[in-house]
Amino acid sequence: MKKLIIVDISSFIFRAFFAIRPMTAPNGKPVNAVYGVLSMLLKMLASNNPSHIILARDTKGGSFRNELYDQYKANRGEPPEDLVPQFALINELIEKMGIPHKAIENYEADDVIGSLVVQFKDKFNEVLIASGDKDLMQFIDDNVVMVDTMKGKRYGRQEVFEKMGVYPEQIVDYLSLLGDSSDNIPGVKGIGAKGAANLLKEYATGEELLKNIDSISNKRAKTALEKHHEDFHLSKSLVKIVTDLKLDLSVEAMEYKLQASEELLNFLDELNFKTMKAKIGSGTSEVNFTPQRSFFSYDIVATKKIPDLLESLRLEDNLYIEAYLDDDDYHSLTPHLYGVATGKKVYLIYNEQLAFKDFMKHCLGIKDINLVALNSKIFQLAATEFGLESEANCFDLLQAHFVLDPEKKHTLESIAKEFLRENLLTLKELRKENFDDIQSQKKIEAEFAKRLYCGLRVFPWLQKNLQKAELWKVYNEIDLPTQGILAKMEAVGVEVDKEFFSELEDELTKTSSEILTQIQSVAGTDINLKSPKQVGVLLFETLELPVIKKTKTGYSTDVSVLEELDSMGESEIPGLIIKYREVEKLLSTYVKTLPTLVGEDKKIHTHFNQHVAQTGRLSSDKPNLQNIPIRTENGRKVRRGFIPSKGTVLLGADYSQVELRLLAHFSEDQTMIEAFNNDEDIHAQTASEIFDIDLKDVSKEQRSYAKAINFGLMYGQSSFGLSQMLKISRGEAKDYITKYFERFSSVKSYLDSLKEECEKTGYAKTLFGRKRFISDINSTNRQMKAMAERMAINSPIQGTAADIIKKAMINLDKKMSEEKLKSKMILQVHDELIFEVPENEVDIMKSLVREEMENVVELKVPLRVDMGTGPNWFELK
DNA sequence: TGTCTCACG
DNA sequence: ACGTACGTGAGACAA
Repeated sequence: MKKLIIVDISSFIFRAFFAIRPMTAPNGKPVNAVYGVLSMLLKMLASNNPSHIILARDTKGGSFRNELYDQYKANRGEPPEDLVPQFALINELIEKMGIPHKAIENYEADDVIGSLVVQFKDKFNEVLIASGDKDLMQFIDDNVVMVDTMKGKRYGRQEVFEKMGVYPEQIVDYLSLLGDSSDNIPGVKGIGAKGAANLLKEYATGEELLKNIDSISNKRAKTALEKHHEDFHLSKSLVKIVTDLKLDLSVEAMEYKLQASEELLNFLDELNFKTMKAKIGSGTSEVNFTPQRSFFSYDIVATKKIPDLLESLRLEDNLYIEAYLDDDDYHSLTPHLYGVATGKKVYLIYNEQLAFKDFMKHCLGIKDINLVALNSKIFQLAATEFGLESEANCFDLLQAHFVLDPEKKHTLESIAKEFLRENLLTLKELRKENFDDIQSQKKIEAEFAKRLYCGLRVFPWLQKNLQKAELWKVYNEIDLPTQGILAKMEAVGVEVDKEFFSELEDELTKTSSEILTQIQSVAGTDINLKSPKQVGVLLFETLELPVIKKTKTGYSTDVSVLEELDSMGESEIPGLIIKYREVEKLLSTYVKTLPTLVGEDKKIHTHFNQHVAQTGRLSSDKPNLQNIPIRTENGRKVRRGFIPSKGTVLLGADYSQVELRLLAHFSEDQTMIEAFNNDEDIHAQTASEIFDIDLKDVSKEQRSYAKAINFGLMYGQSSFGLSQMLKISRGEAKDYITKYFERFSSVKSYLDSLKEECEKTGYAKTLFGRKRFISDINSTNRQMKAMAERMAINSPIQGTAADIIKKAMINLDKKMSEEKLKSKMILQVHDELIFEVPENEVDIMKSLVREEMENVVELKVPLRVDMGTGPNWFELK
């Protein structure tokens, strides 16, 4: 639905000036008209929701009408003194809002508006003229309406007749008879509003009226016309609006969506428009909307019509496809219902009429079409299913929306609200309905069709905004191709040894109950150790141990507390609880749960999300395979349960110290760069620097301190945090940090520059341009500000590491298919990749993986990869 | 549903 | 005076 709104900005300005009480900017300049215009524009955008907009402006020098008639608008004095300086500000505002505008020398805004309407109305479903000028009513027809935003009125043909007594096509003659005192248009003296309307009821035009002047029954009107017919002609030439101006405009040039650009927000700051800034900045300038009902049509496709539909889809430019799934698991491509939105219509298809997979196969074969989905993984999954490559261009709405601003909520509902101001039912709500009841079924169909309709319309906005924000490359070259690879990884899955897990379960269950008996024999009471509340009571009330830390709701009983209690030696219990917790965690989260997720194929298929982690990292869920235990001996055993499928081995490849290497690269710290270039132990090297000793004299403890500092500083850790971590005094911790920054001064200045950069731009940026907006960076709340600063420091590092491994995955995937290898990438855990490799491909894969991972980007330090192969995830050597 | 705890990088 | 290290997902409890 294309909707153009043409704004008579001059009338906005004057009305705003008189309607808004005087107000001044911090520099003392009057700004009430600026405020009023902004508020009127926002309200207008909100209540009319146009897809296109253009402001028509007057030019300075007056128009050709002044030459026709020297009295034209002569009664208009100079604009008020307080308004004059605001014109320039309003122009600036319009520029910063990025609203297209047009003025043409020697013509008035009305002529520009008339030309716009006449020349463009066929290209839009609806054209709105935002003005209070009666003259412009002449253009109203079925698709053109006039809106008076101030009064909240809409004028169509009928409303014009009700107000003026004539229809739009007679407005020119009507005004020419009547005159207009505000523009100093004479009209025919002696004829008033009623008279003019009555005359035009009998005679269609003024000319006809004059031709038949003798037969006019009304005596007064007759004499008036005889006497002043010259004035009628003059008036008509003044009232008549020019419609054939050369506008030099395209439909695209008038496309518009309000953006909270930095420029705009800064400008609003200068004017001290705080609430306006907040509204625009938070994207809630739409809160006052009365949502517009939008109309579209949808068909539930009959089986016999399917071949025709498939054929017709070939002619489309863009298709939005969505499957109506019972849950969010897109792995199965067999929904009960699915649909496709085209530029003209939405089609709903039941799977029994045409299998979704086959539908997808057809669509993937269309050349040069844009296939849009919420989650583009469905395209890759279908392509893999049929062993083909997509001929179409795929687009991922959710991922695009994520790249634009990771912090937002990424659902079709929120995107439709943001860009179209459409309110969609959430899928969760919709799923409460079922197909058994005809009423409910109709509701599902209607609502689902609306989703599809929104999905398609939102696509060009996302595409355009990615380009505008210079995020297209990140989206198109990193995240979109990664989606395809993740789909494949998820589909392949990872094989699980159920028997192993069942044995491990027995072993751990035994251990757990032993510990439980032990604790109960000491504690003497029946207690649920899984309840932090009960554990708290036991430790701090029954046993009267000292309270170390508190939580919002009571005593803290986390490991650090238990360890401290344990080291005091007062009681066995804290140590036993630590052990019990560890075993129970392993049992409940991994050992008992994972086997239940294994399917017929003996495999687990996780979901890798790219639109969750704010830094651009992947996340994994249902189940999470990125947090399989490794740090403790017992926990690590879980990894034995992950095995390669028959005839293959597992290959693991992990980046060594990527984040620290990135810190060295970004900060250009010579000491660090050298250490990495010489392949030295970076933590030992750091220790030798801060403790001022020879590298060979660094003790184990000193190295671990240095390691903690290295990591902590990438997160912006304080001396307090470090002291907690290392169980040393705050003073000591502070000394270490001071010493560190003395020795690595460029790291200090780099970290400071990250904060400054973020304060200026409002976002943190990775090496490849991925942005993370951090709104609290300029917060006056110290806590929030501190938190924001830590994000500003960490995000570029963590985010760049995430970009790097994604790029490596893309390059590797390409190489692997070029070389026609049977090996498969199956897991990614932030800095490591796991593959399933046939025995005979181990050597080639090892060299290929190293090559692609280490050379994915050239930094000031080398990237290093450690690799190992083995019969399960535990033993990768 | 929110809170606590803990698994991973 | 206040809180104190970034980024995740999941299970269990308690209300």
